[in-house]
Amino acid sequence: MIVQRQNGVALWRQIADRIRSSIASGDYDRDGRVPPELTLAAQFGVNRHTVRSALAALAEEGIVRAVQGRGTMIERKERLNFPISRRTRFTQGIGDQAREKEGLLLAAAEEEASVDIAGRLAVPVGSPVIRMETLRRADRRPVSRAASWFPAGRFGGMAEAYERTGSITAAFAALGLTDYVRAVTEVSAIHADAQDLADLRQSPGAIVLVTRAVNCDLEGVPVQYSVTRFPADLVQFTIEN
Amino acid sequence: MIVQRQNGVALWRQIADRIRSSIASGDYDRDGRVPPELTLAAQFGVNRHTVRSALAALAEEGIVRAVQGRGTMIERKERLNFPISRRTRFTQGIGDQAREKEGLLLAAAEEEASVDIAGRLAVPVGSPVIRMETLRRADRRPVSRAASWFPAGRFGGMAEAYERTGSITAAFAALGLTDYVRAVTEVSAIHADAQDLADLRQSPGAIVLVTRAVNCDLEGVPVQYSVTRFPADLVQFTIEN
DNA sequence: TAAAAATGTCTATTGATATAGACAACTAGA
DNA sequence: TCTAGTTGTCTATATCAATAGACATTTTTA
Repeated sequence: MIVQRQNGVALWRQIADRIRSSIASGDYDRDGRVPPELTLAAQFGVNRHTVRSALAALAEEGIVRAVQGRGTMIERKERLNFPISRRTRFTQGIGDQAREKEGLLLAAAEEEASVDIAGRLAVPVGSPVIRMETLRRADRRPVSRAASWFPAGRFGGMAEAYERTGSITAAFAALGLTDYVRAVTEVSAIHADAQDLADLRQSPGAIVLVTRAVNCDLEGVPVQYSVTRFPADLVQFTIEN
Repeated sequence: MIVQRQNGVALWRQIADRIRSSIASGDYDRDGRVPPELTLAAQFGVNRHTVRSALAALAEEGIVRAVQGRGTMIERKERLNFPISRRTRFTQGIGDQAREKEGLLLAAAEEEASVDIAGRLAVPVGSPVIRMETLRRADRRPVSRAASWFPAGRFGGMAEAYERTGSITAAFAALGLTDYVRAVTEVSAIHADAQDLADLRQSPGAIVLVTRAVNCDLEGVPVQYSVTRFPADLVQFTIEN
């Protein structure tokens, strides 16, 4: 196992990310604990103290818990899988991967469509759109932070409907749109920014997956454009065709 | 604009990533240069020397070039878009986004299918599979590093065919498979490791997008499983449904 | 009970990271 | 040609990151 030196990312941060990923992959499921510090130090080719810094960061995240004399126990391991398809539905997608699912409305406002938003929603630039900021949780852990735009003429009551139901699908249904399909999804990845840190409870330096998606009604008219951020250590996407 | 302190990622690295991303988004297209160092320092709330470290890293990557007295000029900006669909084809997907396209065979070997590989290809564990390591370039820049597995019985000559044609689609055709479809694609993101650094010419600390994909013939029988790594600063995916 | 194995804590040292300030060198425009 | 704006270079200082070693404390095992 190799870590990179002097590249602007501290060794303890790289090692913490690798161990977190190993835990998520189930590499340590056999004994439910991480290998001893000296073993990890040898594996990564670093000093034991550097490994300790990495484990301290993971303990801070609540992923491991060190017990003197025994070892460093795994407290939590999870990775959610999001199917992306023509019929992508967030709440259904999580399915039984989490017991408790929540959708919170953080903010809502009517604004004029920018060039970007207008293009995505196929409406004139400057026409009224509803902007909604939402946060989704699975088992109390934030799993996505989304900004969504809807044509205001057709979905003026979107914010209230979402707040009541906690689900986009249910809110659409309440406004008379019983079915819709995912037209396009763009996926990219960036480093977490300060906002992600707060909203997604991300560990600093972590990676965020970003999707830009357009949903359309069955006539192919765009009904929603959304930019959603997911913590990459917790989430992956599956595109089924 | 906010940068995070004491999170294991050096400020100059965060700032370099942000500026690279701004360049890719076209934020500085107006005058073809990055804002002055003192302006950037004020924007990010850091010392000018820290911004200089970030710009030096970008200059090392060949993205900007500083000229004393004039400013820091943008040398190169690019981002490739990969469509992912039922008919995903790598070489076609790039289309005219690059003038020059290459596919290199780095290594090939016959091996026994592991549990993971066997499951993906729907073959018995331990049955012979062809493993191929390939590197793809667009305009001389590495854009993906893939490990692919094929059932050995059906596609024994895959490595030779790929080496000859530089394309999976063409190699399949040469072996009698004229059409195939993408069954499933998983997308995740991790930090670049040392291998990525070398193979994808990635800047240290950068992000790598990872896809795990299965292609099937028209009867739905898996013909290829591949794990592909893309530099996230250069590549994004579009899922069209 | 003793030994082995594991984490916890302390000191010390070196190099990387970040800030601060001063001034030199170069470019472009008035 | 002068000046404002910009990058280049230098010194100095403080903190973070990483290594190294020693020893304490706790748990498990022989």
